Amino acid sequence: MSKKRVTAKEIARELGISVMTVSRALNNRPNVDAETRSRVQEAARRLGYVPNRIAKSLVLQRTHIIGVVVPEITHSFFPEAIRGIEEVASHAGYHLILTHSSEDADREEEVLHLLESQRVDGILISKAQTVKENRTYRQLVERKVPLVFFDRCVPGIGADCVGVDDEVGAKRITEHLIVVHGYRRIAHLCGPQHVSIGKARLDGFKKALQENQWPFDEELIVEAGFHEAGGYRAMKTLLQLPPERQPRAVVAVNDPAAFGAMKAIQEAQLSIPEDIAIVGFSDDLRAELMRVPLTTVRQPAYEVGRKAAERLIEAIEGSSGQIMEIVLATEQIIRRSCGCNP
Amino acid sequence: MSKKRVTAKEIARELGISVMTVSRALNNRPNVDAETRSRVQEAARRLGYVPNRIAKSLVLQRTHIIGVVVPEITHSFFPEAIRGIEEVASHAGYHLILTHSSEDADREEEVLHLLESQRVDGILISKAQTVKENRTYRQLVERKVPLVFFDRCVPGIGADCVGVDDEVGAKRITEHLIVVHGYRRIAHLCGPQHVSIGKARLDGFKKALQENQWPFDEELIVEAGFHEAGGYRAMKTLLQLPPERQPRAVVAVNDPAAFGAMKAIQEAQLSIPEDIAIVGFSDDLRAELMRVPLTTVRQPAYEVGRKAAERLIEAIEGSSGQIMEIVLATEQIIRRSCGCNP
DNA sequence: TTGTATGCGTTATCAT
DNA sequence: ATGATAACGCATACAA
Repeated sequence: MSKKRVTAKEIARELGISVMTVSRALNNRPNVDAETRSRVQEAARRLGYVPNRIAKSLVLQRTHIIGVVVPEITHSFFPEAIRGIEEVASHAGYHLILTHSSEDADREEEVLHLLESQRVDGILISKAQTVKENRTYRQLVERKVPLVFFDRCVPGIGADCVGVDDEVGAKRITEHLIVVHGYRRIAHLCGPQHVSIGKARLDGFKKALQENQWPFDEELIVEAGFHEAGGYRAMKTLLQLPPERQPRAVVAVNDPAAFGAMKAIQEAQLSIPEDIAIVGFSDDLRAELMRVPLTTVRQPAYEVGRKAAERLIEAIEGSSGQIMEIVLATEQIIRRSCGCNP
Repeated sequence: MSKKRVTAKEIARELGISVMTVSRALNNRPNVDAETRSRVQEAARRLGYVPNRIAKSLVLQRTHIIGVVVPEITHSFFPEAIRGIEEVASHAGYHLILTHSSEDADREEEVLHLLESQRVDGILISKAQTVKENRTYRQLVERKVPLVFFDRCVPGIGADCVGVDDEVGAKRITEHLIVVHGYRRIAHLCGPQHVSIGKARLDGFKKALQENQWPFDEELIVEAGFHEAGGYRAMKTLLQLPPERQPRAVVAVNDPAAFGAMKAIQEAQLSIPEDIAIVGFSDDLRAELMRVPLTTVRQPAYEVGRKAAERLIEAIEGSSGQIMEIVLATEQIIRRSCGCNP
């Protein structure tokens, strides 16, 4: 039925030569007669030959493919990071298999298995939210699959990691609320504590309070997850506190959570920043477009992608050696939601 | 150095049986002794066996992988569409290799070759903006690579296509400006005319004017491309016309172009919609957050992805037959930039 | 139920 | 410069 794909063997038969000569000619290897080479190339074009990378990978034990696992494609941070990854990868002759876990642990395990069985040369991963244990990552490391985490890291299992300085970023933005504005009761809508960035941002938040001898109140820490809906719910919870215990300012774990919280605040007929100030983290596309533009912390997503890919390729090509954790600096984007620029 | 990966052969040796029995046991084939099977499975787990899909694909001539080519990951339409694709694909037992062309013809050709040489079972593609000729697509079709276009289609080359009804969508939104608001001079910031959606939307725009016997003026059609910068430039051009020839309303080819145009309008100290009304196309995340919320046309991105994937899988699995073009309906999202909801 | 031979498409190796 | 053979890891077809 569907005519079979043309292989090197066909070309060889057509030209009355051996497959090896065809292979050599097509891969620009030395020791091929110039004329033979051009006859082979002509025939390959004429017959519509497309080399079979599968067979090639099988014998060479290399695919030149990097597997990438992201938890969410719609998350604005990730498309940026992916561009950085791709830039570096394609420059070094690698291609990408992009997969996503939808923030789901089972799905993540599934795609990791796929990538491993597909024999990708290495894996770049940003951990899904619901992953509670590191068995799968450990197995990969044991089997010597080059593995680099980015953004959401997993320390202590022998894999490299490239992230941003979440703790410092969270600490500084909190200090902005303390030092510049002097808000006393500050709440934190935090992320899941088993995800590195969730924990780091909470830590930064706490440190800011401590170092400034600022009042700390456990009831002002509410888990919100990374999405808008969670931020909305968490803020609602805070707004149910008696008036004198409500927060004067809020540090959200990321921008989507902040958006949800802003909605809750506005629904309560309160105004931002007069009644409650709020800051986010990540500088989402929408942050500056909000009715009250959101003060936030910008992460160098593109750079994170680049660095992670560079690290992975070093690991793949053997020039790595030392396990390392790379931390990139963040930048404060001051807008109006914190009380500045009235 | 790095211990070699464990293969079926190792398991066979370990257990003193043949590779075939191992293969059968692991793939849940019949004709394997229950006890043998469990011994094999235990050994596989113990040794950390991960089947080599590369070898498998080589012999089965099937990869169960679908290649996807998008022009832009950051384009909000595409992440949505990709989710639809993935949903259907993973449900049918396929995985995705995601690639992107960055709207560049050369890069697109490169990734198509990669996907073909990787022997993906089929390809889903949304054409890059700069592609001027269809040779590569034609070759794929000739070589019987199952191919389905989505969103940006290429008709007449024997490939399926799933898109939205761009022409009708553009016509209706233009008619909204004509019939509801009665704006006389209406401009169109158009897309590249060699890209299906660029042409279709311009056609819809023209039809709306024609059928309503509305004045048509060639100088009010300006090419803007699909990005914000192009929309900004195109609008600047229009604003340099003498006042009496300037447009009263603008139909932008998509939302990013509309955002750019809005910026140009506001920089000219004009107000939206009082001086110039504007509408977009795609319902970008940011559309409703703009200072003046943007009236636009929503495309069912998720559904487009789903349908395209369904079509492709039918083609791969042979139940296809007829080439077809599937067109999904759009929905008008009326906000304030057109002059409604004051 | 289990094993053997063979082939998928390519490249490395050793010959010629 | 070119060719023959084996190998990569697995599955199909057939034999035992």
